[in-house]
Amino acid sequence: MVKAHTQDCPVAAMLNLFGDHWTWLIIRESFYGVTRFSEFRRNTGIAKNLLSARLAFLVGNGVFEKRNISRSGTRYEYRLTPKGRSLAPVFIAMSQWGNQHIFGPGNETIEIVERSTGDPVEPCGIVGARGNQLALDQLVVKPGPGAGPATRKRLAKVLLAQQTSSANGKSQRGETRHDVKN
Amino acid sequence: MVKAHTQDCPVAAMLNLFGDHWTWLIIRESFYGVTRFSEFRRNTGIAKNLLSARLAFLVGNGVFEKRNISRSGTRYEYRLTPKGRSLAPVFIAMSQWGNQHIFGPGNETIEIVERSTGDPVEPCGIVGARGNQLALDQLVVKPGPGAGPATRKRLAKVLLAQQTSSANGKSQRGETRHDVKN
DNA sequence: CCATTTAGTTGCAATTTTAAACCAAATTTT
DNA sequence: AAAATTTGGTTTAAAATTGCAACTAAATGG
Repeated sequence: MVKAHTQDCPVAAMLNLFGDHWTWLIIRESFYGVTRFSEFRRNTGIAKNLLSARLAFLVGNGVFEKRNISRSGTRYEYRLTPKGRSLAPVFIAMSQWGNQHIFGPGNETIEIVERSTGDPVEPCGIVGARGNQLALDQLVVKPGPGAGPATRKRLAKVLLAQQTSSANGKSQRGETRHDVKN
Repeated sequence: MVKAHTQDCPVAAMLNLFGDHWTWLIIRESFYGVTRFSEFRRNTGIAKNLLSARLAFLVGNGVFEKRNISRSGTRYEYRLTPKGRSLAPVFIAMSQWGNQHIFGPGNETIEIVERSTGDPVEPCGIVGARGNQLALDQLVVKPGPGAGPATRKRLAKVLLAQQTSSANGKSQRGETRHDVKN
């Protein structure tokens, strides 16, 4: 694969698995019910060697499960594991963003609806502990229990996407930043 | 940039903007409050020419806004536009997935909490029209108003990640799939 | 039994990414 | 007010990755 990020950040960690152009299309097809090598290929246009490599990588990382479906043969099924299936919120949030901001309201190309009622699902939002909907400026990012010292410093008092163009002029001088010398 | 996907799929459309290794790290930094070229660079490790290209591309696509902050000078701020800020649900869903499935419970490296209470936000879920939480097998994907004929056929009766290994053996023969000849 | 499909692998050319060097204007330090 | 540094780039060459075509071998289909 591509060079891995090493930061202890869950987004960077995720990008090590899903950070390329094709992988999300493979995941999409899988959510749409595709299980076979050649169908992934037909529906995405990915080259065979890449599909082969990506599937093997994702199987190795527990996102897909590979099952033989011809006795001792050369036919396989690739299915999402529970770990893979739990990408659904990311996938749906991505769909919604693309529909909203690329195609625009009224031009959505797909719709995800509740099967029993036919109603579209709600736009993904951020929900607080008491079920309250939250806006960006009501959120704070803090280091978690697994954070290393660098992350702890870095996140000292970060807000999520704070609007204030003040308050960040000074004070960010003496921080841990092992300079990339490029 | 990388070759663009042409499918009328919101996920593919989104990947045309965010489908590379670095872009999400740039978005992350932006959510964490970074606005300056050199800070993006220090915190992500991306090469200058790539950062330059990516930022220009994202500015061109309305995700970032570039503001001059030195009179007629060479210092700029890059800030998320509303379109960019509305990536938050995708970003947070990605964080949560990475925390859960890469680092694991108890080893989360970041935590996103409600500012006023300090409580962590809820795991992103899929919510129906009446506020009900939905599982994957309660969802259906349908073509939206902007879907072309190919997409309409393709999504004829797709369920999201149906478990049933039956029901997809036959019937997927005569579908529209303009073969990639590779 | 013959043709086709499936799931690959291999090799090469084209494209992208990386890393480093270079640059000019603006700002900071002395 | 010079000198040094920072900022936000561009250019270049080498390294890595991707795309594409050709080839393969087992298993089905008819």
